[in-house]
Amino acid sequence: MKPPEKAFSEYLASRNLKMTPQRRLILETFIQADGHLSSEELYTQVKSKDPSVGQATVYRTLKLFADSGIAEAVDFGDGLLRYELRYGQDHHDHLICDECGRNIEIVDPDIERLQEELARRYDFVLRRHKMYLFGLCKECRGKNQ
Amino acid sequence: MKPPEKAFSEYLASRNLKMTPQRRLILETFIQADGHLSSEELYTQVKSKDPSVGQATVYRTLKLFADSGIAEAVDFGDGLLRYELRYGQDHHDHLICDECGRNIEIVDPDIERLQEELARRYDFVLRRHKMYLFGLCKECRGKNQ
DNA sequence: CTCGATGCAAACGATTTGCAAAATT
DNA sequence: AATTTTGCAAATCGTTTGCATCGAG
Repeated sequence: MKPPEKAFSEYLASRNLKMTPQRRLILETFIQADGHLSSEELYTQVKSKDPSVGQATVYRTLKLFADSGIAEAVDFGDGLLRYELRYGQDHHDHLICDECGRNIEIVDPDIERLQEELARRYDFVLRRHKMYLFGLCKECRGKNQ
Repeated sequence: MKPPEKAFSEYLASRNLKMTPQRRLILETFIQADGHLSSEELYTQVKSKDPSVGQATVYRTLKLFADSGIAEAVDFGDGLLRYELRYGQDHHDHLICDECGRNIEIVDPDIERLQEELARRYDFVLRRHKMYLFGLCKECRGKNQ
């Protein structure tokens, strides 16, 4: 599958949008950090590499990433909008540690199948879903005993 | 199980908090509307009954409902905080129509069981989860054909 | 009477937008 | 050269908070 850099440039080209140093830097930083960064975390990291970059540019660029399909906005319900790189088309859900914030991407075909069944039972056609599992990971259970 | 009015008064009494006409009105309106109201929707409905009630009071009271356990905050990711009455302890997930906003509360023990399994596989102890299924209900599929 | 509760308006925090200047094609 | 992009600051939006006043117990 296409590397995000390439997919993004192609998207820009196809829309008469421009590749700028800021966009390059933001994408590079975003890829390096490859977790689930909030806009502000990314802004902080970007600013440490180039302090002249503005907050609004980071927000605008993340939105562009989402439009281009290389990233996806995810909402953990903590008031921050996060983005994650989309590698290909694979959908996934999240297993999140309440304590350390560790975030594991999961896919469970059995659950997805049951979701479809459930929707059918209520005569819904499913378009998408969000599933977040919150708990404590092994390490964090150890810490607080 | 205890009716919400009673549970709420008891909670107030136990904490030296006071039952006021505003709180009574807000709870009554909330119960009547018994869907998944956002703070502002509830505010609008309350204000139509008593225009002197302030926005802040509604926010504060909803938070109280959540603290007292008679309501729960749910976040559909649309930027609004919603609250729903908790009848007893039953947990449930949501099946939401993208078109008309219809919201069906669902519980599927099979899915819950698979979630537990999944968590165990990654050595997590699960504390809670959020699952939202989005799609189109029968009626809305009819409309736009 | 004593605190807690209220309404108002100002404050908030994350995100968005208007605008004039700067940079890409 | 034309048009998009940028950085800045001001604007938004939902929600929260400070404060003086009001009211429940």
